Amino acid sequence: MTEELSRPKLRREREREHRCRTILDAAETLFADQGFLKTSVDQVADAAEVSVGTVYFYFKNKETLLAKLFDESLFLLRSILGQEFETARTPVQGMEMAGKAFFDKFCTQYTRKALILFREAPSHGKKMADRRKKMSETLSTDLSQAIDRLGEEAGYSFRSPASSVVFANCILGVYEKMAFHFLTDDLRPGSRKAMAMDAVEFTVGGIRQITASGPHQAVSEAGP
Amino acid sequence: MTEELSRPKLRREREREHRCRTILDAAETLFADQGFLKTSVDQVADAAEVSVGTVYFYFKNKETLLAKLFDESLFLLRSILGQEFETARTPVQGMEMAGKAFFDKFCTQYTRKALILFREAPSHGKKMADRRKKMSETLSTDLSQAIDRLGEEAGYSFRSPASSVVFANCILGVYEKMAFHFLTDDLRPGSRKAMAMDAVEFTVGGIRQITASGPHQAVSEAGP
Amino acid sequence: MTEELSRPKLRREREREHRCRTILDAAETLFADQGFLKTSVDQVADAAEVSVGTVYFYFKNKETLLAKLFDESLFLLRSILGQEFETARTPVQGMEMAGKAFFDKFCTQYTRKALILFREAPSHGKKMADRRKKMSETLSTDLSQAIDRLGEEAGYSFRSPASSVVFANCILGVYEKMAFHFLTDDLRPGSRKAMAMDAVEFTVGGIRQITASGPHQAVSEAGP
Amino acid sequence: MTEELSRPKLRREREREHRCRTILDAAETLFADQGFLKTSVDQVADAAEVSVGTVYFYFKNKETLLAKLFDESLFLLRSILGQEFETARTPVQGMEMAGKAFFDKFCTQYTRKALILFREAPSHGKKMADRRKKMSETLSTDLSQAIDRLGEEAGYSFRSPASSVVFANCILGVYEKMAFHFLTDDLRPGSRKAMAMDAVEFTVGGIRQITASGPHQAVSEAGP
DNA sequence: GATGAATGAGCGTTCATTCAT
DNA sequence: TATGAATGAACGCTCATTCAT
Repeated sequence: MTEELSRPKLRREREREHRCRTILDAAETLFADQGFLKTSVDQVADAAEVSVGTVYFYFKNKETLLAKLFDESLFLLRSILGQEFETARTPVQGMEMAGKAFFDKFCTQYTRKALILFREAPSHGKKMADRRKKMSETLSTDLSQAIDRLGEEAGYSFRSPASSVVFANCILGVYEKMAFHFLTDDLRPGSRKAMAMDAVEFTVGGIRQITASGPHQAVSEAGP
Repeated sequence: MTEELSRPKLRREREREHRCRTILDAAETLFADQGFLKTSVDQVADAAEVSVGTVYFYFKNKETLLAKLFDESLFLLRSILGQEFETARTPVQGMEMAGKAFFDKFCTQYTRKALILFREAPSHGKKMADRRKKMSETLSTDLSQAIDRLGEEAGYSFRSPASSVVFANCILGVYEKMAFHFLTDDLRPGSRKAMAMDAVEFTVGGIRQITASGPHQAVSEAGP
Repeated sequence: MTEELSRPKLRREREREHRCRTILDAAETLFADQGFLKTSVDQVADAAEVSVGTVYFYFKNKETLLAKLFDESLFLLRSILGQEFETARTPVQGMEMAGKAFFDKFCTQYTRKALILFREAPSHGKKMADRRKKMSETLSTDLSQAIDRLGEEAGYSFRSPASSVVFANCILGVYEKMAFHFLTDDLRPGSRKAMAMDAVEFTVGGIRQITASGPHQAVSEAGP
Repeated sequence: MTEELSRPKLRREREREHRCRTILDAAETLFADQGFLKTSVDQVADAAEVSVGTVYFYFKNKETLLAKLFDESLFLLRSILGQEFETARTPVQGMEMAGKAFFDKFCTQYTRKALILFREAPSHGKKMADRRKKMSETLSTDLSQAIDRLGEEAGYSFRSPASSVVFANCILGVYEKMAFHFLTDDLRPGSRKAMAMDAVEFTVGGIRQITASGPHQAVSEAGP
């Protein structure tokens, strides 16, 4: 028994996905522009050129729509960051490159996705709170692994096994905050750039300092 | 002829303030518990055991209520942090003590105020967006001054005059994020403590590392 | 390929119009009975046996509802008056017949429409004030044309080109006032009839007298 | 037993009246400026520099306030018109002079009072409806007496005894309407003047024509 | 599958009026 | 008398969601 679908079914499937995409894209634009709360389902339907009913046929409710977009954005962000870490030769370099990619690629090229990830309030219902929590966890897990590796290389042992997760969250905090400024403030490209570099430097510095054994000593790679 | 108010007027004044407080307290609790948006003015009135009209007698509208609470929280936070910085003998020590006070005092003893400051969405109308922006600016200005002093002492010059503000914002990002976890996650006291310490260490580390390194070349390019 | 709509669409359209009418009729009755201000949208919805939401689905807001009714009433009135003028052989006869039709037809058969046109305050928001102004202008333009013709036939030239408009407004004033009495007072049919005739006579008389007199010196100064 | 009050009582009385006046004046200005509905009792109290309670101490409710002002305006208007009629040598001249005084004196010098009399909707509650009715009746009674006299002098007998009242109302209709334009439209002084003259001419003409026995003949005083 | 009219609970806000002081 | 804080019913309006077609 093959798993392949009959021709018309395939077409159906394709159309289905296309409709879904259209709606999601419309929602993404609107949510990013006006925020989730100020966007009505009618607006999404209008923008997607379908009826409200259709939106509800494909998505259980407005929140689900946001959740889907949230997941997509998160997936994209992880891809981008993951790629940087894979390319990098050291965990530190990975963090630097990922940090730069966060601003230069994610926030710059996928502004709408970034806005959905970082601007929407934590409290649009329980489902979104959970989602947001999960996002945090996912990203901080990713990051904490790099930090653990970094710590191992430096022969440093953390206060507790959870410490690396905490540090990961700290880094996320920095990025969330800076992303918000990056996306929201009206800045000159120059200061945007500078801001991004300073932020990256800060996070890397934070980790380096901690994993350095002696006080104020340069870490392995950055030695005199 | 003195300017002091007559006895009954004074009493009136006192009662007035008391009613104000009652309403603010009710609002604070509800906003912290359910969020600003999910709290209706009727609920606030009920909780304060007054009528809706009374709420509107004392506060122009719902947003103003939030704004007032926001300002109060911010004022308290600044007091707490300022005190620590003043007591401290060095900027670094100030940052450490302030960091600890942030978690142990502000987030722990004034949980509701912390929630209002750190959980409410940036966009509950323009007034709140501005308020939030101003909060960020206020705090980052406070902090950036400490950072500037720290940089001077270390004989370090930043990439740009704005850098210390960026770093200040990074630190705020860390604290906002960690505050959120601190307030929201269901943690054992132990890990709460550890989390706070790690976070403080991270921020201080970030600054130290930066001010300790050579003059602002991007770190990745400074490798051997 | 015809442009005609498919069968179900046509039915939809029909139902749509029907709902609209139902709501408008309910509103007309209520506005005429209790006045616009004392009628709530909920009442309109109840009377039309639909939900509030439905009212707002068809009409932008309460004011729009009134405006629609207003326009309809005005249109009907103009049709009735226009018909009389067209049938009449002379402008004077036109004015007489139109005057009679105003009371016997418009006020009598379309009482509610008359009430909406003549009883609602000039100031239920800017939109209605404008509408009312426009009504006055429309009707006085209609009338002033008849007066101009009448003046020409009588070989009379007015004090100013605007005079005929002023006279038209005078006539409107008479009719508005008398309509109010006609609709509001509790009169015997006999006195209603007499009242109408007297009013018509008055307006026609006013115009006649003016166009018959010598050239526009103020009357008091024209004494011997 | 004398009716004179003791000294302090007199003062009390004086102060009472003064307070009343202050409140009424404040209300008059506000009602004339913004309309009755858009003026809140608080605003009146503020403008009169008293408390809301005081307003309610002197006036049963908001409507009563309007009613009082209404009565005052009506009284003033009657005084003005009555004076003209008394001064005039013939009823026709009286009507002319009264008409002019209506525009040049009442509407021009007592604009606020005129606005209260002629702009406020007929439907601000039952009491005001009655009041308005009474105003109409009072004025039309005044006027109808002049018309009766005029008819007698001309040896004319009306369709019915009520006819003169109807004519009086017609005249009122003209004046109400024109007053509204006079007070509301943005006119040059010149057209204001012309408008007023045309309106007066119209009303006088209307009556003259009716009371003239033969068609188009000049009436006694206005003969060639 | 798709439509879009219908729903109705819920919201923020106003303001005439009352009444304890 | 005078105050002004307190009341609470009422209003216009929104919008996520449903469901007959």
